[in-house]
Amino acid sequence: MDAEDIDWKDEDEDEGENEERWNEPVESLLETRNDGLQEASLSSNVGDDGNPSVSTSDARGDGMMSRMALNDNKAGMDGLDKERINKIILETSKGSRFYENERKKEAQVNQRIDRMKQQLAGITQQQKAAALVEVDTMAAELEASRDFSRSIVHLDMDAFYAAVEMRDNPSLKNKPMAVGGMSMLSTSNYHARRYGVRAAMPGFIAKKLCPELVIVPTNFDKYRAVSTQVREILGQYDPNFCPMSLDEAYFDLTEHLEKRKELSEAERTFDYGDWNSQSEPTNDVQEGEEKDSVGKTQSHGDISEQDSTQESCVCGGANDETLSPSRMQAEVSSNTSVACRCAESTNNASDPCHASLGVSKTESSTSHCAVGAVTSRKRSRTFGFTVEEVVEEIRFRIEQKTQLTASAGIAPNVMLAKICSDKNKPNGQYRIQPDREAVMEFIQQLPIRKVSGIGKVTERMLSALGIQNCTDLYQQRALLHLLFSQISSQHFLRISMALGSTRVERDSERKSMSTERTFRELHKPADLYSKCSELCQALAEDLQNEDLVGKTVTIKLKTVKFEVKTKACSVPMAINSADCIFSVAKDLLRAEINACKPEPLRLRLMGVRLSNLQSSSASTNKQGSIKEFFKKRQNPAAQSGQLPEVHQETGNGYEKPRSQNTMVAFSSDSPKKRTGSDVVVTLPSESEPQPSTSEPQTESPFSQVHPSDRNFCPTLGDRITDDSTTGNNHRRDESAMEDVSNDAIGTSEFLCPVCNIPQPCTDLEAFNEHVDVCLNRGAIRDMLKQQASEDNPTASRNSTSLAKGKRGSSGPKSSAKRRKQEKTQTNTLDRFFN
DNA sequence: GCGGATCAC
DNA sequence: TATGGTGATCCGC
Ligand SMILES: Nc1ccn([C@H]2C[C@H](O)[C@@H](COP(=O)(O)OP(=O)(O)OP(=O)(O)O)O2)c(=O)n1
Ligand SMILES: [Mg+2]
Ligand SMILES: [Mg+2]
Repeated sequence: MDAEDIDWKDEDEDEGENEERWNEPVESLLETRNDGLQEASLSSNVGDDGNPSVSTSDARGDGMMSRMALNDNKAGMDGLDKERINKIILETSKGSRFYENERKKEAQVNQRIDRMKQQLAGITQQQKAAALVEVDTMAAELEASRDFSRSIVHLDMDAFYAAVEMRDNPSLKNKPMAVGGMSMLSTSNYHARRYGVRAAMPGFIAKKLCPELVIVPTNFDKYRAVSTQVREILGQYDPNFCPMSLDEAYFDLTEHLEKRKELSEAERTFDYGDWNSQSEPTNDVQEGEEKDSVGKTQSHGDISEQDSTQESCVCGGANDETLSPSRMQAEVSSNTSVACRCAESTNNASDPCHASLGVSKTESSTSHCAVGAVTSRKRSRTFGFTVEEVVEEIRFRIEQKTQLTASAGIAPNVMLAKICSDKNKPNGQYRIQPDREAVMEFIQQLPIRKVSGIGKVTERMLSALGIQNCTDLYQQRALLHLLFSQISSQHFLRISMALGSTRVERDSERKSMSTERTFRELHKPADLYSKCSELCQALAEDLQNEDLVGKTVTIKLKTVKFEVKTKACSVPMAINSADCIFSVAKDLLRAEINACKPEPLRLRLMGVRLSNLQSSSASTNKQGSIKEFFKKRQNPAAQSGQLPEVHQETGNGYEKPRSQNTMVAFSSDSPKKRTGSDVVVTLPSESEPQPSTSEPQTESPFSQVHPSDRNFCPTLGDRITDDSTTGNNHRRDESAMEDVSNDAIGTSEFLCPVCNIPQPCTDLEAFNEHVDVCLNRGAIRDMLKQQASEDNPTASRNSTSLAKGKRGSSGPKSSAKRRKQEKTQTNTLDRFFN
């Protein structure tokens, strides 16, 4: 219905001129920004209303949705022929259910942008001036807190899965290859990226882009093993390093750099790996085309020119003499040449095939070194005392240990370090000097999309305001303050000021655990329940492995049309057994099946998540009553005993969540103490096996009482929806629940679907009565609510909403507390199943 | 607390 | 033929 008026984004417009330009020094300086007068610059592109007017839609209308277009925001993807690639993607996708759903989502984003622009039109210069004062106050505070004292590093393995596969099958090295399957790719090597083949792209599309592409399946065990090897190294430099995935981590070298002053030369010397001995020079070890054995490092004539700067060659050479007689010892290692990278940092866009293949001007020097290596070979390298050298050392050790290369970024904060690690990727590193000028110069022309946390949608929204780079972002700070929530505008402000977290925070406790699977269409209720049961069993296993229990069960459904819907239901006590989880999940599922009757619920994916987690061991285990309670809910429907299969191609689902890395020496735990009195349910599965031929027997209190449970699960019925003040309020109920469970030990219980409190019931009638009371309470509450809203018509200012993933502020983890209280006009998207 | 969306990897 | 899985955060109810 709404899919007609789609705005097409101009993707190709500025392509080709964007690449890597952001790194070049620019003459205009940011330090003039804080003089408070730079608003004048805004006047250059303002309309009568004083606000920027930028069109969102594509004047050329060449038909590429931004959502469908190639996402080239990735290392090794500069200078591609995007027009051709997007055409192939489009032609291959057009007409598919996936494509149609993407169109729908695109239309929604366009609506959001339109709403934002409407708000924009209503903003007066006066408002903006006031906002500017406010925002500049904030900016001043932020400026005062600027901190250059930390040496933060972000390290990221190059083409990780693909590199592992190439290492173990050298015949792949000179071919474009990807890891995954015809349905989905996990990643690709740099050779394949030249064709536009990248992670999260379906294999069959990748094959159209690059018919010679070799696709190999995943081996998660290997990736995990490599990850462990890498983490073992990182832990020696910062015991509090923070892994963000199997292939990357943040860490802080500040302390290590202090301690390092005391280290002997031997302690700064590391052997080449056995694999790297005589026969093969490092050069061709790594992935064939991307070997670029000459590490791409900045050439800084000005850095510690002494022994240290010389990085590999000199530095290594210095102690070579001690360790290895050969003076010339041709730096075989990848990190050898010092000054190579800077000259080539600006890629030659005209020749994409060579641009990122590492076949660069440095090549000559490399081969030169390699030649020397043949005659006399080094057994080890010694590293100096600067940050750069430490990071070189880490990357060297990683490569010698795993035969895989990594790239790294060094900066005074996490946000910048992350961007830097991509800059000289693959097999390179980049440092931003820890002073304001260097940092500001780095940031000013930086496209906002490079910043972690700014994704496709945010990029489009900001683009609609004429914001492309960080300079724009700063100049429009007043507007952003008016249009976005406090947390978002402050986030933007921090980015534009090149500020980020200066601490790498330890992994926080997990907040949820989930499992989901894509499958060929299922629509028969028995199959759906069976799948649900499998998922619950798998989830329960994972939960028990980590000794976790939780109170909120959420199911996720994706229809064959790719529409996603989630349904949640919280129960008063923490659970983690398959039976308990399933008893809740199946009711949620049943309601959805019923809701779209008489049409079948046609799904391509189902998921189950448990949140509101607590540690099982920390909680009081009151099995008795809870067990009884859940026996009532328990349903034998699907005792298929099967676990969901992992995704055949990406192998996802096999990489089970693991307890966090073992390297952490000790973290003075100040974990928030959980409510130690919560009840844990550990229900021994004593359920009778049952053929999963049909809908589960409705043994749960829900259906015992009300055959049409649609109206009674608190999360399903709209009319009795939760209200934070009363009905479904957990906080309040927790204490009550404890009382109930304590008092009710040994008695039979039903869970009231309205208040969610287990009711000790001797008979069904009493329970029904209780439910009626709750229902009335709910009705009254709704009435009061309605009345209140009539009395007090929404005096809320409109604000553009921006749902963000990941970090709200800057650090690897953050918790922003305050939220803006303004609301957007209600927009209900209840198009599901319609 | 719930549901939708965005984001990263 | 064919478009993933896990976890987190934010917004508006
Ligand atoms: N959408 C994605 C992105 C990544 N990955 C996996 C495969 C990658 O190898 C690994 C690391 O992700 P990166 O973003 O670091 O990508 P690569 O390491 O593959 O390439 P590079 O870091 O060189 O750009 O995570 C995935 O499964 N799905
Ligand atoms: Mg990587
Ligand atoms: Mg990564």
